[in-house]
Amino acid sequence: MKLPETFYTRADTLTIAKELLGKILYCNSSGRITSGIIVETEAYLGIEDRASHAFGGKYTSRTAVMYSKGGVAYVYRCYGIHNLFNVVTHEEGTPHAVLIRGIEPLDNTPLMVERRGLRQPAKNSFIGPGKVTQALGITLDMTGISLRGDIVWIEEGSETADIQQVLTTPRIGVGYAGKDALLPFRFVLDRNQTPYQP
DNA sequence: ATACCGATTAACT
DNA sequence: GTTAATCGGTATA
Repeated sequence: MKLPETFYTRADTLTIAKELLGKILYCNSSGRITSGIIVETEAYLGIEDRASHAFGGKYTSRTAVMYSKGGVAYVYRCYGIHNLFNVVTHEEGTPHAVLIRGIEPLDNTPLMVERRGLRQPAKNSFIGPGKVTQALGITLDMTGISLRGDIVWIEEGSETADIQQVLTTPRIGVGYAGKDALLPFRFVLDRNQTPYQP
């Protein structure tokens, strides 16, 4: 079952980021469906968060989708190379989002391995936000689409993440955010894998 | 119109 | 540990 809209429209984005761990992210790219268990997320808290694209209320063609009602995708290109996938949260007008930083491949793993250009997958092969979108086939034109549609969606996993398994750390790659770079907004599901370390 | 840069990754030394 | 790759978004003029 796809997660209901009420999962995404809640105000507590940190809780949503934690609860997304263990859930299953699907993408249907040209009829080819792949999926993975979400194992790493980061929360971005909108206008008060120096690490957020919407900091200070910045509203541009790129960030407009962040102001949508929770439950849509925010996909943008980073470093000219990678697509990064976020889940928009909170009510309309509040630009919160959760970045999906790592998955454990589930459905159609061979296709994901092929898209990643791997001879043999390693345990870190799907840990990293650019790797996630490459493996699942998530593209820039998917930004703004509903997560209750048939292109990209999230379902409840068979297992619910135990709070004991969740590691909390500062976010990766946000040094430009000053003191906000130290906030403990990154969540990792410890499934006996080595967490991604930059 | 032009310049700058990044919520990264892989391939180096 | 260091660095090249690569381009859409954003700011500045």
